[in-house]
Amino acid sequence: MPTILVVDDESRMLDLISFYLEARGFTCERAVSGNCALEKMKHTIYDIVILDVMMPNMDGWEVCKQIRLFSSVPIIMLTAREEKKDIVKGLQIGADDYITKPFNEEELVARIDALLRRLGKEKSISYDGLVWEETNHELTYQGEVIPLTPKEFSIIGYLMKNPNRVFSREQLIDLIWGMDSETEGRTVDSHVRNMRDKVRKSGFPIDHCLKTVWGVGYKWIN
Amino acid sequence: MPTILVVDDESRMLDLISFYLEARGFTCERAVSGNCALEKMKHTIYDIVILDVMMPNMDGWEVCKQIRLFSSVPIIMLTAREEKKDIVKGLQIGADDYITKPFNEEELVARIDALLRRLGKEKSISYDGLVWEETNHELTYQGEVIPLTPKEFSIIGYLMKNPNRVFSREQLIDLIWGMDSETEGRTVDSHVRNMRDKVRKSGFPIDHCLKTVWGVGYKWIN
DNA sequence: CTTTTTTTTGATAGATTTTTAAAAACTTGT
DNA sequence: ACAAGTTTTTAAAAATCTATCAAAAAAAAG
Repeated sequence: MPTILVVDDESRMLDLISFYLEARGFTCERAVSGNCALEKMKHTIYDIVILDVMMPNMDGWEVCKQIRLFSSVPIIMLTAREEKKDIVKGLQIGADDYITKPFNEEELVARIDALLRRLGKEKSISYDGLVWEETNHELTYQGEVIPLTPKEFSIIGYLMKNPNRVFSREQLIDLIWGMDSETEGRTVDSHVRNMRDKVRKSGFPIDHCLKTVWGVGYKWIN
Repeated sequence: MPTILVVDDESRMLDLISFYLEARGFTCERAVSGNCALEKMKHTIYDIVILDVMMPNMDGWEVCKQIRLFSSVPIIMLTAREEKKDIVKGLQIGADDYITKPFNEEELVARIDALLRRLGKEKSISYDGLVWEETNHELTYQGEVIPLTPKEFSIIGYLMKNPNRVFSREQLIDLIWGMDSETEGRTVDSHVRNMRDKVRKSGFPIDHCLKTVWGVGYKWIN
């Protein structure tokens, strides 16, 4: 589940944003100042940082600059003014997107979803009745649950979220098992096989979608 | 250098955007309608698509949806209205960013730079409808896949990525097989032959492009 | 602690690709 | 036109890769 760091000096705003985001299943951490945010980022990896521009001591621009010295985490700036000059400044400094106040829940969530999508970290993805959902850890076809093991679920998730892209066995191991895993590539084959069987039995034509790329790996095609 | 597809029915707007972008070193292609854009995307890989929302026949939303069926290219929407509802709609459909008219040169370039920065470099190359893509591990001609073996795919990749440069058989072996390979040069010939056959069968005039340099090796000419 | 489920491993058959080697065809320079 | 050198073609052997299966090992659940 994506974790989001929200940085704002007003606690009312922190509450509001956290409320919206946690309702959507995101995990939120709060920072009441730029220094506080930078300190937190030394210890934790966040998926997205939401950064208010107007803050005492260190403003949002400065925090953004500082973050970019050591991290490429996606940053969304929160700005009160609707001025193009500010937008350009933010983008040049290294922000990825910005939201102008006042904003509503829909806009906030849409921007975060768009950013996560671009990074390949969606919470759910569906294709022709086949639905993959991170939150309940379930794959369903036409409403029917296809029971998968954790590894199987992760593999099909990465493939579905990145259609047309080939993943080598080693890439999948790095992504799912972790960089320091000793697991060998052939293990992936077994999981793919078992997963294919289970999905096929559900009636979904997985053989049209999940392709073996000889000598390279596996990919999902739409 | 990144190539950008600009889609707008007004030629004045096409001129303006192209002028700004080309001054910054980007290469621009123009499309005067959604259909025109979709057609172009079958033949060429673009780094970014800029899409006007207000167009006759097929509007920007629809074009965006269509593109998302087969490509994850970053899309920037051009919208006249500054309405949050439109922004949310665009992001939900699969756009990555949007710009409201009127916009200035700085804003346009800042947004494109931000998107490219976040994206990293795309590993693909296209020439006259022949598209080579690393991430998909696919070579296509006018949208049709040309099935290649791994070695064949690598060879044509190196040649296409370095037009006009001659590669000796030994160079190709070093690059593809690895420095310590014992494979002999004649093996390359076999792969080139098989690859030529497959590409020729697709209809692409490969004999005009992939040339044998007698006594030296092979090269791709534009 | 026992049972159940998941993950990993190893062995093998089948499919595909890669390599080799020799003959044929083609270039080049004289 | 000829000879020497190089590339292309061809076909078969060798090597590599994938799918499959069963069984062992590990992890999770009861």
